[in-house]
Amino acid sequence: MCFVPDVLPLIPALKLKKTRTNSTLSDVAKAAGVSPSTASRALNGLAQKYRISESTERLVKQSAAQLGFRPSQVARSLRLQRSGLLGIVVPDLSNPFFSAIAREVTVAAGAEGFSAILADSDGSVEKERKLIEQLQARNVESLVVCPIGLEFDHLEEASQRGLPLVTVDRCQASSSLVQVTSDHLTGAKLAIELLIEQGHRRIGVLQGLEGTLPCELRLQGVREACDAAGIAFNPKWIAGDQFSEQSGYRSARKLLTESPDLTALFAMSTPNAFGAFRAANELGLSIPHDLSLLCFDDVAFVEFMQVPFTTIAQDVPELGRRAATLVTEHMQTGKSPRKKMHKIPVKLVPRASVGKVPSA
Amino acid sequence: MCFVPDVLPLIPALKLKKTRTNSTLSDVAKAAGVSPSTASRALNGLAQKYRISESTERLVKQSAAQLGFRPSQVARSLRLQRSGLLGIVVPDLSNPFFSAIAREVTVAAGAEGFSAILADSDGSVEKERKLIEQLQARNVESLVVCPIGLEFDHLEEASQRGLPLVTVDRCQASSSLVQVTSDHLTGAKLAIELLIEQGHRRIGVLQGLEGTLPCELRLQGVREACDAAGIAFNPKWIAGDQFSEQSGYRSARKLLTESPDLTALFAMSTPNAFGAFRAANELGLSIPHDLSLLCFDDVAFVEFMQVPFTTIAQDVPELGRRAATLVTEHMQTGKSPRKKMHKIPVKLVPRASVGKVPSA
DNA sequence: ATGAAAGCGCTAACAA
DNA sequence: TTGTTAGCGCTTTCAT
Repeated sequence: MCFVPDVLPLIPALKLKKTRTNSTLSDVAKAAGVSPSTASRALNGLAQKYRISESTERLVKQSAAQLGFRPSQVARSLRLQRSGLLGIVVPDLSNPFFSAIAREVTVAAGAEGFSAILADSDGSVEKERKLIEQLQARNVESLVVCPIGLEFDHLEEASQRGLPLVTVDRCQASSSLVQVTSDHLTGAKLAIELLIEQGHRRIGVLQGLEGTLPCELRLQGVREACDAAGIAFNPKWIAGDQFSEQSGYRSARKLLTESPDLTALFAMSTPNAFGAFRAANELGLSIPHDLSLLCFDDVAFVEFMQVPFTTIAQDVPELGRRAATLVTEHMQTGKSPRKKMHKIPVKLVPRASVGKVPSA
Repeated sequence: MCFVPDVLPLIPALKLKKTRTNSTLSDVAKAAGVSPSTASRALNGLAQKYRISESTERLVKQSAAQLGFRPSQVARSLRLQRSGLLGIVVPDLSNPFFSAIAREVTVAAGAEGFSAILADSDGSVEKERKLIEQLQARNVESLVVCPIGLEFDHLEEASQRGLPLVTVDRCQASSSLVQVTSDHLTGAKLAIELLIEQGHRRIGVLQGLEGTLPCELRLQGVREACDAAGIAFNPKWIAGDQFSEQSGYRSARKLLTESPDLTALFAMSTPNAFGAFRAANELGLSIPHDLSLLCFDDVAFVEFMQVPFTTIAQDVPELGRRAATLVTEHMQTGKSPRKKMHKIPVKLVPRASVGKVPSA
């Protein structure tokens, strides 16, 4: 069990600042010469229900406007036991993939009257745990998390407690969690099928964080596609350990050096592909002439690239939107969605980085 | 004055869900056989100060752990009159420039014990106003906003109320607001000086949202650099109305068509430059051979571009960090920073998109 | 048609 | 060394 002061190194208590700057409901009530309850009802559109006289209602609203009254959500939350807050946790907000998801969720949540607390786990499970704790302490009503993807106990636990929670992208195979992720298996198959169709037989794979579902499923897709085509796939052609540019670079260099007969590379992320591109350049291999390159994730502004990448494009906005819909529905209906695993279709976008196999 | 139900279409009151899932402080106190105050003190590390016996302290902490106690920040906020919340407003979270800023602020705030509520104004002043209202209603303790940049009254007002607030990027010339922005004037001068040095005399400018300070300062920089070099600058060479790709495309087409003798284009944003690049392509102009192109804002993965852009690079992380520092200091010291305008240096990054003037 | 009062969960005077 | 009490600002039951 976590420990309290640990969880929230919350701000030093400070001296209570007595500087009330906002007027309160009772100020409004006083100004209007009514009781706080009446003021509350008038301002919350319950005038009808409580048969508050029109004049009173107007009076209250006027006073509120005059005083610049802005109801305290904190007090409201405490009373109502609803914070109107939703938490988002991503591993890296500066990654366009995650910021796009964050954006969709934020906007969708806003449309339902929720505000989003955004947290960046910086790729660390430890931070992720802490953040999830913090967000729960802040009484978020639901959580959208793009997990690091290797440990899920803390997420399961939160979900078990009844907190509406959905994971996006790096999901888990066997889990009762509600999950939204792309159809990685099909995506990888499409990729490999294209390469095979172009005559490639020896295909290297630049993988991302090993053990994560996207990574595993894509590997499986690669194997299945090869099997289906009766092509032998050599496990030695797999390298890499992160979805990062560096990992792509290092593993591409490794593969291209150790197995110079590879004619194509399948990268699991755009950064991986960028790294591979750099490595290929350094090794004097031109794309797609000497080497074909294909990656998961689409990329913006391809048309300005030296060699536009052929990609398996994920529907990123849809990932975000779906996640938002799922949590809001959970909150509204009070029960967890039936369907746990939501697979979002991907599509192959052919561009210049894939060509026929050199010697063919 | 804004109106209440308008401001926060807060969640339908719902029936109070009685499903207490978290144990409360008094549960802990009861379990430990002490009073809530003692429990509170023990858990908040005030045992020393209040000379609480070690055994009691341990007992309380144990009970808390056993019950999985997680203190309600909502209640705490209400009592302490501090929410531990900071608001961030950006015009477009899917724009890497803004998501980078959001990230820096989030992280920096987190380090100080604050959580960040993120809001996306979607380029609309109206939404920006609403969001600022909402955030204030949520009792955020401070606000970092990347404004649309044409209207500031709502920001001024919030700031006047004593809310620590800093604006980033699209600032305002005459304003008491605390502002963090790049050194646009110098940046534009550097850009134009480079072009002039390369022999360019007729330089088109693709501007962003007119009336915003970055836009105006950059125009001024252009003029000053031309003046200094004794070169006539023709206002007809200015076009554009947004920091978007579309605006860049349209205005580049316009300029290149109406003034075919232009030999260089200075774009005010990366998207503007992308648009210009597309337009140039369509018009059969090759860069930098027929036309030089230079833009504000650096861009990721330039090395993979057909023609890597020469840019005036902003120090985006620093913009975010500085903003975060300023608001946290304001909160801690209780007084607004002395220095209002914070100019962050930029630097010229020469790459392939700028060349000598064709005929020279 | 309106008010009084209780209480959401917590902290901090003030008492003991 | 610990407990009692009041109250942060709001909503809502119950009373009138």
